[in-house]
Amino acid sequence: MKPDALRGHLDALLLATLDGRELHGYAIIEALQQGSGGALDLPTGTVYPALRRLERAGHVVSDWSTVGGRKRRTYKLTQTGQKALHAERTAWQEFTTVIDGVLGGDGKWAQT
Amino acid sequence: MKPDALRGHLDALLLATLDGRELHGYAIIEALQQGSGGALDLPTGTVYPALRRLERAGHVVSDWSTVGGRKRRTYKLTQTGQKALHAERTAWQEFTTVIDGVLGGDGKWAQT
DNA sequence: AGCTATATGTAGTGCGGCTACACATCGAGC
DNA sequence: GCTCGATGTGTAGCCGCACTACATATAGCT
Repeated sequence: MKPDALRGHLDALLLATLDGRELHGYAIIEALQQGSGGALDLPTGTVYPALRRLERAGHVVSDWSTVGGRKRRTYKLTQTGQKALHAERTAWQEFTTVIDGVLGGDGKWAQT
Repeated sequence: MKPDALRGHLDALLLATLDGRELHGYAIIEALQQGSGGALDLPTGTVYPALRRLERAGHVVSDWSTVGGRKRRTYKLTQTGQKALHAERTAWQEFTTVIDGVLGGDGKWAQT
């Protein structure tokens, strides 16, 4: 999948990944890899700034901890983040419905 | 729907709109409006440059005609365009499958 | 000592859709 | 005959945002 396709949907992915659990950035990347069956391999330069944006927006909060001598910044959703996630899910469904309709349902070829 | 969500999928929409018919730019915009139930209202500044890109890429060819004194540039798919459309449809399905999986299928949120 | 995995972060680039504007013709209304 | 809106095409410049590439640091293995 071409990487740029994520444009505009990254926040949704990150929020969804943090839904119901606390993860640090590195773990988020791995969770997305696994959750997507390896299709998503986001570079740190994409994820970390995005997380900071989400934090600035109040959608997540972060906590520093030290595990095995390495510092971790653990993120979790706020309530606004929960709402934002819900909104993103809705928007995503609308979006796919619209595009699916155009890509497949013009009526020309599916004349049935 | 936020406008930027289209990023990376505009070509697919345009190609799909031209699939099986010839349309000029203005008509493409209207076709997309109708085909999306009004959800898509692409500005000309988005569509025309995109069409030129597609033409430069060899995915469409254009023909000038004059209807009622007004000049129209009518576009239609080439064979490469057909292939590109097919590829775009495939990519779109992969894309939605991946995102759907992350957004909905974590298993965590279904606990409540 | 060097390499990899873990872990976070910044700087700069570049694509591409958007806003805003410009131009042209026709029909309708005044 | 002038303006205004609909039709129709097009360009210039902006800006968001993901990307590439790099910088930094520790732990553990060899």
